Amino acid sequence: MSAITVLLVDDHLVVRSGLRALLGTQPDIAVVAEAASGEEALERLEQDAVAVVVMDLAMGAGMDGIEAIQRIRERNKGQAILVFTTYDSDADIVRAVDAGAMGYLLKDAAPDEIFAAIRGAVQGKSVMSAPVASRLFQQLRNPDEILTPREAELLSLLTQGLSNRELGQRLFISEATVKTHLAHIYAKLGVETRAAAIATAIRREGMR
Amino acid sequence: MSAITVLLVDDHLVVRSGLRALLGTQPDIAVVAEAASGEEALERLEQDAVAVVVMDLAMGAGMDGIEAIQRIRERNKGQAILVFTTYDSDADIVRAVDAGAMGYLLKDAAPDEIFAAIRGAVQGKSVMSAPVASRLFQQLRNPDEILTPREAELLSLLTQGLSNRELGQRLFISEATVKTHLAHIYAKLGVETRAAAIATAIRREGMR
DNA sequence: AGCCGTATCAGCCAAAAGGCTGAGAGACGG
DNA sequence: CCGTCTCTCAGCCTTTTGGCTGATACGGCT
Repeated sequence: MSAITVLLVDDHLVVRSGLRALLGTQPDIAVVAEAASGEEALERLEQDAVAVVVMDLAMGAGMDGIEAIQRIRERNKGQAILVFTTYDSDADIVRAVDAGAMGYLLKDAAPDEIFAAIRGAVQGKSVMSAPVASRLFQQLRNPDEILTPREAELLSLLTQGLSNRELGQRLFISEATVKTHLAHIYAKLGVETRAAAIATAIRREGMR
Repeated sequence: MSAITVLLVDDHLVVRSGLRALLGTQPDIAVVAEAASGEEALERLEQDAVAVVVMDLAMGAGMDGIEAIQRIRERNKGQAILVFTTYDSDADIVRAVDAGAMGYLLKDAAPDEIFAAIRGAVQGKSVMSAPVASRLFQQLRNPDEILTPREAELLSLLTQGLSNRELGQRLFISEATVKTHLAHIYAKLGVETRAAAIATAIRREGMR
């Protein structure tokens, strides 16, 4: 039996080394390539195919992890991709899964969990860290709390600290409409003021 | 010549493995212990002394890195401690240096930079990643922009989304005083609204 | 055709936030 | 002792925000 080939994508050298060392303990898993950015990952995949791509989401400059996942899936629909990141923000999880990630692991996951996720990914199984899964579940269970595209757009600008007037100008809508959207956003986020909405959004939705 | 003994403190197994692998390439540096939390780090140091402690700041539950640094320095004033973390937020840097860190490295630092920092730390030299140093410099250059302790306390609560009234109740001061502090905070942060202040604080001051 | 979700807008009113000026009490260092 | 910093508070006025009610329009689904 041949080993499962893996491409590591992470802008931190130490994380790549650590993963490589960790995965090296498993005879059926072989790290055959590394990339420090989304762009580099695409190049590597052009050269040699791998069974699983293990990818960090936050990646300094350039293409972020989500975009990299989309690009990879555009070229190769069947490519198995595992997200391996520090954060478990709601938005990141949803976007990553949406983009085509097969699994979502946190960097403090146990080694066995990581091995299992890689082995599962090649078989098309979806593996999630427990806290990640529970967040996803919550999203699905509460469709009322999912923001509409327009609301999400507004919230994103809101976290830049804009006033209602500025929001209206940016989005080419009246201030009245801005207030309507905000009221809906507050209700969905379970807050009562814009300050709390911003705090919640930045912390929980990963809008950095 | 005996090697420089190192204790790694990081809650992520992969990061510890990666650092261990990286440092293992240097004959004069020896990782002799690891810890996954601040508490564990203190225990390890009780057992065996090391030349340098390499510590992450963000550490899941329990004691955070800053607190761990303070505790270690309480017990052993001379202990060399290097911060090795993902973020370069102004507040973290100042607090870490204040707590007694000898150096501050980012996780995407080049290997040579990391080696140099460890060798420098045992000699009492202070080594910083370039972006970190420039931030520190900016802090020192603009004393007008440093928040007073009370202002920082208020800002921290502000980022929780509290109203002026709530802030007053929490801090046992009148709403008028809250407004005075806020005006000063806005001026120092260079913003005009509480929304922008929250956005700035969370993003730039690392108040997550 | 009828319903629902989404996006748009208006007007009214109360509450909150922000700008401005002024001021007293302690602490700390020169 | 004096100046400076910090923290505290007050009053006044304007702007912004938030709550409420109601309305129009478009697209998709049944």
